[in-house]
Amino acid sequence: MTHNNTEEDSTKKTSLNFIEQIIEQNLAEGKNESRVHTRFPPEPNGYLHIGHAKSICLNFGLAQKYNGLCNLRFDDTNPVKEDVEYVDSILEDVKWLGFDWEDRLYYASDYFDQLFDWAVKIIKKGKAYVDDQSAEEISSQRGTPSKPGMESPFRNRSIEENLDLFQRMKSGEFPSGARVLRAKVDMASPNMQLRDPAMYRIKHAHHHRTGDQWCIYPMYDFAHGQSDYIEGITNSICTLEFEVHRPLYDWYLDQITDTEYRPVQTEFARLNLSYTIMSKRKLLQLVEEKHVNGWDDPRIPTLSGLRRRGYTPDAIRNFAETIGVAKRDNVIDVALLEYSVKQDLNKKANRVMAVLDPIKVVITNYPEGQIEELEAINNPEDESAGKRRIQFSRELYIERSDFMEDPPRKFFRLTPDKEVRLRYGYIIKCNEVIKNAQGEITELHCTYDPDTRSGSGIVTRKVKGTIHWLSITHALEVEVRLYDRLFLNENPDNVEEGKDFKSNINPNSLTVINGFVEDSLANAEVESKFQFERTGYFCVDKDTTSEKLVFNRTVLLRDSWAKMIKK
RNA sequence: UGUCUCAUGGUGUAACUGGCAACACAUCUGAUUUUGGUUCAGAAGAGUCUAGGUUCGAUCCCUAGUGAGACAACCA
Repeated sequence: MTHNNTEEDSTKKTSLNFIEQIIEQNLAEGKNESRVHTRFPPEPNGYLHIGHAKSICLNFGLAQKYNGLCNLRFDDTNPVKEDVEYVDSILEDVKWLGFDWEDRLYYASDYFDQLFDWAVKIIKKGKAYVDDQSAEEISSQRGTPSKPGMESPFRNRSIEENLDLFQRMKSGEFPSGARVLRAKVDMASPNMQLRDPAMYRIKHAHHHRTGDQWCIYPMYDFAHGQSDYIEGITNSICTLEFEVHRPLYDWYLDQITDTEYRPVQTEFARLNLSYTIMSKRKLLQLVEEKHVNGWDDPRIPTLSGLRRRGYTPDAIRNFAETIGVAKRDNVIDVALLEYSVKQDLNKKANRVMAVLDPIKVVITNYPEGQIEELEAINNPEDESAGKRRIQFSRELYIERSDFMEDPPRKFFRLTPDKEVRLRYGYIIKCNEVIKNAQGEITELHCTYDPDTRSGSGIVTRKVKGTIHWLSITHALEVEVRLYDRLFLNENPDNVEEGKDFKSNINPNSLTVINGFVEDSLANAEVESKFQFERTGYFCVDKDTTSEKLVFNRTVLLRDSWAKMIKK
């Protein structure tokens, strides 16, 4: 496609996902005054996870793309499950991801008065009634998906009686659960959602925002569409499990309005990630049963966990962009998420040398007490990151895995009588392997070639391998937390009879070790990110104290050597 | 003997609304490299769930089947 078409180039014709197609069609038809107004509607009953990030990016992203607006609205209609702790964390996470709801922060609970009035309106139309039965009785009359339900004996109460009873429900005359207000739709509908769903239930519970003002609370279905309507939402985007609710969403709207403006509900497939779980309920279980250390444990896919793990907002937004939006069930390979961070951190994170599993090296021909400063590049992908100085001396640490006494073919690291380059330093040769009584290697005696210093301009010879190292006296001892996937199975819910997802928990998902880093990191700030050269990306954990730095391993670097020896 | 939704390489998403399938990840080669990183070049891998139909022509439209998912909280 190299011919003409400046027009096509300028319009940047990328393919649209199915929601964008719907929006563009609506726009073309002038529907809802050609506005695009979305919303992200979390219930404050848990922490946000990467699946929510998909929805956040979708909703805010669509608004941005089509010059519209996106609201943040808490769907707080169930006081017994909700809490301000969650509200706060959600606000923080959405902000952190990089989205701005400006002055449009709303709560469904702000609409309780309006919702109540609408309920009264529906009762007056004869389309809602108070049911005195218990939840069990109502449930027993509901039927099954393939068998119609039975009508409640209270279904045909007079409007006056319904009005009176509903008012008394509101004023607190009845105990929790004693009565419900039900929509009068169709007990024989093949769609279970339409079999006279509950609109209001009695809960004498303290609400995190309205306090004790109310003792009746609207159900999700009776609150969501109306909240959308109140806010002027044009596209109410939710996940697939609400598909069967759409007729009810529309039914309630039909009862309260006849305006031309209408919010439209569209469903997309939620995100699933291999080797992890996304269910709020299960996440809560992991936290409460202490299988992980809190909602921000770096092993779970909560946004606070990913943030602590070292993920960046950019990485997550790019990830959301890459996975796309569609209606079919999907399981995304975690490798794609990991690729997103690596791609982002490769450009942003400064390189640094760290030895996580040290073995001592003595450069026998290097003068005792001598210290040299070598120049190191902070980030080869970003010249503006500058350079730093690192100290070289007679006694060093190298990575234990960078030495082998009896190496396989193509092992380009240190071996007896062979040479490697110490990054930014000299070429060294191993002359002697010192072992303890158990036969474990405790020390390597090497010699260096003073003519091979990096940057000296003299290239006497090339060596195949370069390894990282640390001058022992200049190294900082730090704690390093190595994370592995939390679950052993690609699908954690895939378990034997009688067991649950927790039986798939990886017992080795966290390994805490002590390692060493350059002293240039002494004052590294919490959440700052680094690439430990040849190892992976790491970030400073909030558990860091003035005494000791703590690092989290975000992700390993691609390791083609590891791949090779696997075969 | 329910209703609704979905079905494209290993994974995910496309295919300008009918002109024989593209991109990303993963996999595998090779090159470059003072990170076995990055980057670059390349390869392999689907004939689009099945069977009919409409059409000159179907991933796309229609019908039937198959498979998967959702729905029976006073949860969202």
